[in-house]
This record gives sequence, C-alpha cells and structure tokens, in this order.
Amino acid sequence: MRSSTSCSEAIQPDYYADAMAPSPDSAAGPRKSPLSRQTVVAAALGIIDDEGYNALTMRGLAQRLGVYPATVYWHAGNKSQLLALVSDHVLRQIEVPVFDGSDWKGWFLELGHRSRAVFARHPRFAAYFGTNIQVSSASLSMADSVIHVLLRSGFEGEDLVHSYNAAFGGIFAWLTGEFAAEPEHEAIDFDAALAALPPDEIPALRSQFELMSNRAWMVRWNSGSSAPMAASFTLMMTSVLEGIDSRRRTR
Amino acid sequence: MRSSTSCSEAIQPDYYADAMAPSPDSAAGPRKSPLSRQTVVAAALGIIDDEGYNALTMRGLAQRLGVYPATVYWHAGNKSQLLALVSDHVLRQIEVPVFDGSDWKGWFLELGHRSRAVFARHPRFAAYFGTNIQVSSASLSMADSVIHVLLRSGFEGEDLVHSYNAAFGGIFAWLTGEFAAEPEHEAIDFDAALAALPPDEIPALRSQFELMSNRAWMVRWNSGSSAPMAASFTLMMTSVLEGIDSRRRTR
DNA sequence: ACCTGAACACCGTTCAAGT
DNA sequence: ACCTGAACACCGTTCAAGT
Repeated sequence: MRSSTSCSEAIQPDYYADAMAPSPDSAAGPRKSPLSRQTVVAAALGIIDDEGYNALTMRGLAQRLGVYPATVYWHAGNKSQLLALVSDHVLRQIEVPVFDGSDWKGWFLELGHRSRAVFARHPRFAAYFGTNIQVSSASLSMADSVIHVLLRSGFEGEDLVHSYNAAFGGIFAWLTGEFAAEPEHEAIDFDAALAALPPDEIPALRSQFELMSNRAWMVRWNSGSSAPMAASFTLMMTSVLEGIDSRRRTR
Repeated sequence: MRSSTSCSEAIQPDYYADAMAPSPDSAAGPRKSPLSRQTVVAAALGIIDDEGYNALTMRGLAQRLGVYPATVYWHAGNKSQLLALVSDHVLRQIEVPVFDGSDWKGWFLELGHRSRAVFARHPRFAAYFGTNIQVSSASLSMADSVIHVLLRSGFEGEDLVHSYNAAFGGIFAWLTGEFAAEPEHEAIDFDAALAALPPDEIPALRSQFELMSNRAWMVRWNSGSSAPMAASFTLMMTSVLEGIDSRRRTR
C-alpha cells in the first residue's frame, strides 16, 4: 500500500516517512486480521525486554507493529494506560500458589520465589511495579489471595493490615530494587567514584570490598538480571516472616 | 538582555521564544553571579517536588533558571548525570546516626526513620532510588556506615553480605514502594476496577475492604505522601531485624 | 569560563479522513 | 471497526558563536 502512494512532495521530512510507514513486506507478511490489544501489549513488553524501559515509545511501538502511531492509540488508549495493561499482563504470569491451610510462611516464600522468577524474565519492566501504584484485575486478585491466606492463618484487624504490608509489600518492593536499572556508562563509573573519595574515608567498605563488590545494595553496578541477589532475597523474606510470626506469638 | 534583541523575523515560532527566553525581570532580578551546579541541582529537585518526576525536562529547568537549555548542559552534563547529582543531594540529607557499639537493631531503626523522613520530603523523587542503582559519594559513604555497624556487631563473610542486603536493601526498597506514583485519574479508577470483577471474586478482599482500603499494597490509590504507611514500615523493619538476629543466634 | 541562538532528530497526542 | 496521513506542541542534545 505504501509503495502505491507518493509522498515525495509532502511537507513531511523523509525520516518520518521511513520511520512511520507500515511495512507490508515485513517478516509477517501483510496483516490479514486486525491488530488486537493483546498483540499491542505483547509488543510493548517486547520492546521493554529488548531495549529497556525508556526505549518504549508509542511511535517505536507503532513501527514495530507496522502501523501508524494513531493505531496504537486506538487499541491502547495512551501511554500510561498501555503501561497499566502491560503491568496487568506481567502480574498475571505470577501463578499464585494454592494454600494448604497450614504453612502461611511457606506459602509466602513460594509466592516470593515465583514472583522473582517472573520479574527476572522481565527485569527492565520491574521498575514499573515499584514506582507505580497497581490497580488492575490481576493486582486485586493477588491482594485477595494474600488476604485470604492471612485471614485463614488467624491475622485480623490492624495486625492483618501491617503484616500484609510488611510481608507482601516487602517482597514486591525488594524485587523492584534488585532489578533496578544500571547506571549509564557515561554517567557513572563505580571505580572512579570509589577513587574520588580520600583513602581514609569509607574504611569499612574498603576492607570488605572484595567480599561485597557487586553483590550488595549501593555496592554494585549491575542489575539483578546479571548480578542476582537470590540468597539475600531469601534471607529477607524468611527474616520478615519469622519476625512477624514471633511478634504475634508474644501477644 | 532579551528585550534589547529582536527576533520577530526569526524562523523560531513564538512559543519557543516565550518558553526559552531568559527572564531578566524575574523575581530574583538579573543574575549577578554565574549559575552554579548546586543551583541547577536544587532547581531540578524543586521541579520534581512541585510538578512530579516526569515533569522534569532540561528545557523546563532552563526556563525556571532563566537561561537557555545549553547552559544546563554546561553545568550538569546531561539528564541522567543531573539525576545522579540530585540523587546524591537528597541522599546527603539523610543524617546517618552515630553507632554506640551496642544496639545495632536500634541503629537500623533510626536510620530507617530518618531515611523515611527525607523521602517524605521528596516523595516524587523517591522512585529514582528504587529503580536506579546508586553510585555517588553519598551512597558509598552510607554503605560504609552500614558495613561498619554490622562488622562491629559481629557479622562477617556471607552472613554480613546477606544481612546487609536484607536490612538495608529492605528499608530502601520499601520506601520507594511506599512513595510510588499515583495512577493517573484518566488511566485507572480503583472503584471501577473493583466493580469490574464479578461479585463472587476476591471475597477476602471484599470482606476486609473497609479495613484495608487505601492502607495496603495493591489496595490503595494514593501515594505514601497522602496515605502514609509508617506503622507497616516499622513492623517490616523490626521484623526483618528480629528475624536476622534470631537466625544468627541459632547458628 | 559561561552563556546565547539555532538547529537536528526525535517525542506523545489528536483529528479529520479514508475503507 | 479499524487504520491512514498529517499536524501540533513539545522533548534531549549538540555546536558554533558570542562575551
């Protein structure tokens, strides 16, 4: 279709035509069926996985789909609505474990590990979860499961609210942090930052640097996707759960 | 200076001249001293505090400072470097408590509360901490303090690494989540999302909705700046610290 | 050293018009 | 219902030139 129309005399610059033109001769061949919302959401997540969170643009997404930008708006509303749809899509991949009625701490540990596995598959999107309040059918359904487990385990009232937050919030917030974006090479150089400090500063960090290097909060330069913190995550979860349990038994 | 030059015949559209022109008659009056990096950083944080993280643009910042965009680049490098400078500036506001050598859990609790107070003053910037790996003199200095306290409290080796991450990482990641951005009104409506689910779905959430509404992870629509989660944060911290301590005593 | 003035290559979003 | 084609009002960044 594009090849049959001429736009050489259009006001639009050439790069625009190049960038925006649908590609009927793309790998997929000419589209037979209309674009679906699911296809748009999946393509958006694909861009984030491949090129990073900041690389997702409505125009780039349209190009990837072989359509004009306005088509993306027709299917997904706008960018923040699209991101909410992607969020719901990713959250849905976390299969909430079945609760056997006895081991709520084990249930939480399993939920945490399954969540971490999904975050690890989409590390560049993890940032969205920690920094944007989730409201979708997937998030509400997950909240319901967590409340269900805590209710059946005897939590109620204020105790329920804060235990829910400490355990559930702690898990999700951690994952956001573990898969945080790496500093841009030009912007920050860890060795340079370390060298810039006087030799007698940060003695504790210097003495433990070999041990902690790229394995600890604020002592790392790689994201959890290349420098995982699984053991620390497990310790955090078990500690929170043990702490909640012991506080509750003393009451 | 602007008023003495004419640009009515320039190619530049009017809005550009309006938006970009320095304002010699601004509240501060004509600048006597050259712009400093600190002034640029403070102004950037001001925009984020006032209008939100996404509202910070290099051009808007230049306008606020009464200079041309390129001037901001001269002082701050580029946008990601500027953000790193803002991060260092905010992190510096957290006054790390002095360790008395005995109560490491108390020390962590105090660090957590002081950090939360600073995050609460700059809630729209909190997102940056959770989603971008920190490397600055302030972050390295803070890491050093935490390592120092744990070393003096008898932690070492793998135990040191994971306890450090569980406690310190848990605190910082949580704060990012607590002060996460609110969904845009047009994008998401909590009541509508709830109503969209069948009545027999999410029974646990529905039964506890009054109790948990806007107070719990994934059951809220306001950020921590208007719906604080201080009690949950304290429970999370004390639980993690108790958990770490008890695991360590059993070894 | 510090800043202007202008340009380049992008963005998100909207809208009338086509099929 | 679904998509095109074009426009509008922005972005980040660079660079030669001024002082």
